[in-house]
Amino acid sequence: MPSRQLEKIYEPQAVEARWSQHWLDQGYFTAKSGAPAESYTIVIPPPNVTGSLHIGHALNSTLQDILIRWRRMQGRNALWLPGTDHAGIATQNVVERQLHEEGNSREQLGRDAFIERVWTWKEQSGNTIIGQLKHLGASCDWSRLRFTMDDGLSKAVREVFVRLHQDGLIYRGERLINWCPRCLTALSDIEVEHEQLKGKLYHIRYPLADDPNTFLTIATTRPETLLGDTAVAVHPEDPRYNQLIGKSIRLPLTSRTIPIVGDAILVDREFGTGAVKITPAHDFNDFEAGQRHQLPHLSILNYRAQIDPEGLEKAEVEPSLRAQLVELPVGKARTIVIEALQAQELLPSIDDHQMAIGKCYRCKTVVEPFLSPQWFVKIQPLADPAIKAVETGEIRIIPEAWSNNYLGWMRGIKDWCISRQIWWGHRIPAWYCTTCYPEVKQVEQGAGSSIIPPNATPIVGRTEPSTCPTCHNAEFIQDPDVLDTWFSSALWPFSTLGWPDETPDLKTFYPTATLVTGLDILFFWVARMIMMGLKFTGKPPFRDVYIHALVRDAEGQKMSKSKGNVIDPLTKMSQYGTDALRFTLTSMASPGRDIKLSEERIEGYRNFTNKIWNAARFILMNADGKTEALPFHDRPLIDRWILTRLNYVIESVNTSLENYRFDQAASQLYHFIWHEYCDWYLELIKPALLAGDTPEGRSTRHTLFESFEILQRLLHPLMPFLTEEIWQAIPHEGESIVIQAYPTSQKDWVDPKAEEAFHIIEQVVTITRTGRALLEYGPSKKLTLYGTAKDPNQVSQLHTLITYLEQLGRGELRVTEQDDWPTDHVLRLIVGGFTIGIHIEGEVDLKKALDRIRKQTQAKQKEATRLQGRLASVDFTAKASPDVIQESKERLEALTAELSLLSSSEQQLQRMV
RNA sequence: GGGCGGAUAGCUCAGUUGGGAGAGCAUUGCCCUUACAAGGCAGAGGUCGCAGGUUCAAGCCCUGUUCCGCCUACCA
Repeated sequence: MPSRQLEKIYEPQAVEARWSQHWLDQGYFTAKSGAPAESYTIVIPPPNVTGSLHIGHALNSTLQDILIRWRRMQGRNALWLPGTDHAGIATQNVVERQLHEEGNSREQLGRDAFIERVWTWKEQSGNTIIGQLKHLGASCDWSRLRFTMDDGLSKAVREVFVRLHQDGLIYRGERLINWCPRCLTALSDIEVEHEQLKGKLYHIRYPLADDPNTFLTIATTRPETLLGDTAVAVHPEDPRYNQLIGKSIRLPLTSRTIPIVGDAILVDREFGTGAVKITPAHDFNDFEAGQRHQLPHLSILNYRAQIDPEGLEKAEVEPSLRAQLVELPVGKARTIVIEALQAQELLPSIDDHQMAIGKCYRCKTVVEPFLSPQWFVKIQPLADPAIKAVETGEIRIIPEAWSNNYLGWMRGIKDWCISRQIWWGHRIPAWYCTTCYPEVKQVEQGAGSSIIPPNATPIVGRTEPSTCPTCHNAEFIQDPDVLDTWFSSALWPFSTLGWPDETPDLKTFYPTATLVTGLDILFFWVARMIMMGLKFTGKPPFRDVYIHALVRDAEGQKMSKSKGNVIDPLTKMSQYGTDALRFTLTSMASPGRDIKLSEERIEGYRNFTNKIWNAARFILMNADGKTEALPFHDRPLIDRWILTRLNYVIESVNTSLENYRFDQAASQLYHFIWHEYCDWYLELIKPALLAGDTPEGRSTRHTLFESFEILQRLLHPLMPFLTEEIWQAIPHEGESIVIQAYPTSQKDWVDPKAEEAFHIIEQVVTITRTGRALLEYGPSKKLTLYGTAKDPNQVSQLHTLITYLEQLGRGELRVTEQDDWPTDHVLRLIVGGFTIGIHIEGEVDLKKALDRIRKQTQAKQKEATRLQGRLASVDFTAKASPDVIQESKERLEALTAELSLLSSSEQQLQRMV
């Protein structure tokens, strides 16, 4: 057994680098396809290739790593599959920004060169985050690293698209969609972030066509879209207006006349004036109303959200106004329109109004409803089974409260717009015949998808078609759009394992066990994985979805670069050690609550790592002594006690992890290691260790090594580096802690009597120390102590525990049958039926001691009074359970005894003062 | 507008079938006791947001209410 000297303070840096590399070299994280053990799979939420590790990743990855390391140690065939996401819009924006800085643009480069540029950049810096995950200790199977745009995954994407199209679940059509005028692409509904802000509600007078001196006043938040109005609506049952239905309005600022229609869905009689303009091309509600009344669409904005000259013409806007408006951004156009209306006295009032506007989730630009041809997934048939899977509990969402969120969204789900007018991503596998649709040739000049007629028939397939089924031509142009990034992410749990091929990996590791993610991508990602997984594999992609908290800064603000409140996990890792950061995040991962991360907390757990480190040093100091493994029941009292406690912690940590209560597991380990193992056990065994080669010493030494080794294994998933370093230094069997068995509780390691005995030690030692503190006797001052109890059994217990009590009480203990100790010069204290006396010697500030005793007396008196009141209550004695009554009685009895002794101590001190 | 969560010690948070209010950090006093001063020991500190209700008993259950946060939504 080698004795090894450890440094006085734990220095994580070198340790982490060494083990990190070693684990990879040994291939401990590589899962084996077809291995006999039951598999346990987690697929990583693939971080963006553009990204670097932020604190949210650190939390997310730490929790996954804990689960994976724990299951691996339990003997499961554990696979944690890593990878990255191409993150269409986000990545394209990053590279475009680079180009911009070089005075270049993607349009100048052209599509192919631009995509090549993105790939180059991806190869160069795309794996930054992978390296950072390794630093964190993430035990991913790096040999299976995937990327959403690698060949295998791209094949899966095409396969899914083609099959959905065959099933009639993908269609192309012209719809009003959310459009980002900066990214120049369509967005899905959930890619729009809504923001509350103070806006204005404009009241505008529309003259009736047959009576220009009579006006119908409407209310709107977007006066500039008036130019695109194609009707005005009132409520059909509104007596103020319903006689106007069927008549016409002269649309201000234009030479057009538009109808007045009745619409009970669109119009809320209580709101505004009860009359509303209908602009089908610029508002989702109006679009639907337009369909109900067969109104034309009149788009007055171009794809950059500027006033479109062609639109102005079609809208028959007054020529003088046209010149002012052409190509103006929508905001400025509003000002002009308002001025024009005011000039004609058509704008009687402007009210303040709370409203929500939508912003692009990638670039925060205000999105516009925009009419354009797009690809959609018909979602209802996919959503129904996905709803059922969660309702039946086939998929569990943890914490369960989020299930309602999921179900609510799924039940109201709308078709998913999956086409994006960007270049970086999976190109839509649809082609158009250049003979049938000659205009599509312009696509190659970069004109984009708007060139393709909305009702053109695409040929969808896994590869480019050879001949057109209509005209037998063989020349095609592929649809220029790419798929929403989340389309490929939705396939992640099975595409990464080889689907659509029936690979051994797919058979071994699918369905996966647990998905660990944040709430922010429940709809973007989780819901869609469930739908796609059920549709294409017939199985739910995972059993459990664990949703963890969002990490905020110490003030509770969302961390963001612009706010400058980002806590960089890598900095903290090098400052305090990776294990300290991991443990901090783990301990704060309580369900349903955001994490406000503070530096002090990390520092506190850094101290914890050091505490464990020093316990290891202490243990290694004793590594040369002889050991003897005795059967549990023959071991010394304290050994039996600590093993009983250890057994309990093993059980509770396992249970906590089963229930995804990472916070509980962390606090159970923290409390046990620090406050039971170090504070009491290591202190209590010192006499036995120092006594040299005695039977007790040999057994204790054995228990010490054994329990500490188990503790390292128990802690390993939470603190992988520290535990490996210590485990390698202490007596152990095996080559690495990573692949050792996770501790399980043992039936025979339970001794309630040892726990009782320890409880006596704890009580007596604590009261002795309290006495010392009262008298201000420092721990190094040896004292004469007395001990007795009313019950003779308790007295004999004191006798058996005398060595422990002397060790921690730091004095010579005289146990007597009764309190026949000197009346003066002994301070008497009572606890749990025991009376403890401390001999008063030397100069002591008795007044101070007296004050503090009085304070204690007061507190106890208060409690006693309350208990007396309760026991005197007739209702209580009649209705409370016998156990509760008994407990109260015992507690009061003990309090009374303590109080009487305290008062005699008080009198005694009074005499001495 | 709807839904959800939170409000407990100076700060950050636990508190799982309703019965003596807890932890970490910070703080006070004593102590470098031979693993650890990034430590040890002993303390101080709370009308559990507010108001009602159920109960012998409420941080916990019910009703209402205030403030904060999140999700969601087509009041133009």
